[in-house]
Amino acid sequence: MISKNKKVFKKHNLFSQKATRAEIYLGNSLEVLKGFKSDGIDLVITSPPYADQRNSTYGGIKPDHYVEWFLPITKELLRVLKPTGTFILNIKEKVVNSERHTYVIELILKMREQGWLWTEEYIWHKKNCYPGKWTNRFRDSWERLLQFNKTKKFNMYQEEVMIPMGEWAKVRLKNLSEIDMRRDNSKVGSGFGKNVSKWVGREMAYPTNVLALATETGNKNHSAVFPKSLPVWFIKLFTKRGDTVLDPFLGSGTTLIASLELDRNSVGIEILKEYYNLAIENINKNI
Amino acid sequence: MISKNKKVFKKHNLFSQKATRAEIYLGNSLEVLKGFKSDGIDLVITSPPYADQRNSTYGGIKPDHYVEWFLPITKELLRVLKPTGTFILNIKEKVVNSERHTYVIELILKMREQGWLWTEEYIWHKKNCYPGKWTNRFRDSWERLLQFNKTKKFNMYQEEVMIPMGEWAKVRLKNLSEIDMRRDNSKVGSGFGKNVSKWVGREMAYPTNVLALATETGNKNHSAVFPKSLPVWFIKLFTKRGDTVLDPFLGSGTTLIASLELDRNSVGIEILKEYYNLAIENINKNI
DNA sequence: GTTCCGCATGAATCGATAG
DNA sequence: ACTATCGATTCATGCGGAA
Repeated sequence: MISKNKKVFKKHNLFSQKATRAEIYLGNSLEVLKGFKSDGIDLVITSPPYADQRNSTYGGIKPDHYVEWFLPITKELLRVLKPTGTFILNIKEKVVNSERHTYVIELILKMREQGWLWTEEYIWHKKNCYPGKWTNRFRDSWERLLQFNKTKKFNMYQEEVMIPMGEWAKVRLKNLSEIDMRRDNSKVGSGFGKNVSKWVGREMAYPTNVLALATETGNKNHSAVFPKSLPVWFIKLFTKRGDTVLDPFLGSGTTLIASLELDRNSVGIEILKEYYNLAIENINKNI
Repeated sequence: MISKNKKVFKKHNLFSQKATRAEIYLGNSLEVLKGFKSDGIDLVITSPPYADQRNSTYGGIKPDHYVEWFLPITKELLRVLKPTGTFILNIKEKVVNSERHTYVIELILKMREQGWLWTEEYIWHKKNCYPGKWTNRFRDSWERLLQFNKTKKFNMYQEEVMIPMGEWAKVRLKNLSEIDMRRDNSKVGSGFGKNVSKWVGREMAYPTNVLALATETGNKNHSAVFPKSLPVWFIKLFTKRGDTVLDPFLGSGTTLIASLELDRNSVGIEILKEYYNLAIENINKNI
């Protein structure tokens, strides 16, 4: 049953006749997802409770029950995702009785049994992590960004997220030696000219699976689950304009704002009226 | 049965009458460990051969058999570790059929069944990771440093690895380019640096659980799997002078060299004669 | 004695080809 | 169908020799 409470935003795009569409559902993720058609979503990106410390507001799912609570939802996400789509899950295990809890790694194993492929694990290195001091551990400054896929042939637009090369390249490419040419030549053979030009003009490199993202300094009122640069990066990487992005735990609406900015259609689900209203407010400010 | 092949080094210490002792065993880890007494080791730190990765030098354990191969060894490590001791395991899953293999997370679950506590997971961010380009993933620039303990009351000397505050700001003043600022993670959080003297007088802060440092590619033929600064950091953090450090997969001897430098006793086990000899050579050079 | 610059190499992965 | 081998691809670091 799809939630009756749905809010739709439209943004006219400069690049085409079509408008980009953003929908927010107020309701339970599992129930709302059951009303969605299969194979319609290009990217799911979300930060469910526990990764973002909102557990108390969500009814407090205990760590020991986390996997059984989440698995029905991932099953629906697998259904609504296109075969070429990707699921990015931002999550981190809490400390329970001085140990890292195992619900995240158990979830990975169970999701593979559901049919998900565990393609990769990205690291989000948080520069300004939560301050504090404990006797048996340091501050936690990273979170997991688990990448799951439905098939091995998923869409990935790597050139959209390239980064500037390191300082060494400037020195290196300043004066190309003939040895460089010789080396490239020996490797490629016929494609001599192409290969040299490829390196001469090179200013960008592909990133790695450790994300160094700018930190959010703006809003002090509410803490966004993740900085906008995080969904922006993955939306650029795994979707093109006109594709559809889903966040089943929308929170303050960061994923939808990022989607609108990048001319992607988007769908968000939020169970709490308070966050639902906040998301609407934030989107109206940013549209 | 303890291996008959044992080499012992001694280093006279300035701080006490006692000499620091380093032993290397040539033999199979499991067999050699069985000859060790219980509760004698303060820190185990090691980087076992990753599944199928170094099959030219080691046996080449298949990913699907990795857990069953490793579990008997972790059982012995649990026995020889002191109740106040710590086990640091450097490991990373390899890609099999376009997916991250699950042997690491399965190992964590099985080790907990053996009685280990999974206290923490540190991230080693490798600044110079292996190059390459693929259609479905980026370069892998991080590895896991899993912390296991025997009890909740383990020794931890946090103040030994403190780092200067404002290191990040200092880097900025060094006139680094905007590009490097964006690419580089905060230096605060790494806790690594060779010149400690210049930190004197600065306000100090505790590091985080993300360690950023480069691999050492310089050594020809036999390069160490991890840079010396890695065992140095953990030895400082989890042991005091006179304690005993164990590395059951010694390789080129980095752990023992670090231990000798820091006046900790140490034990190394290496199955390959070639690496055994290399470790002895390296220790003699550094003693 | 510094600084600069060339260069080899590193826990890699995919897809195609061969047995 | 399933495994084994091989070539192509790519980037940052520290070393050593030269200026």
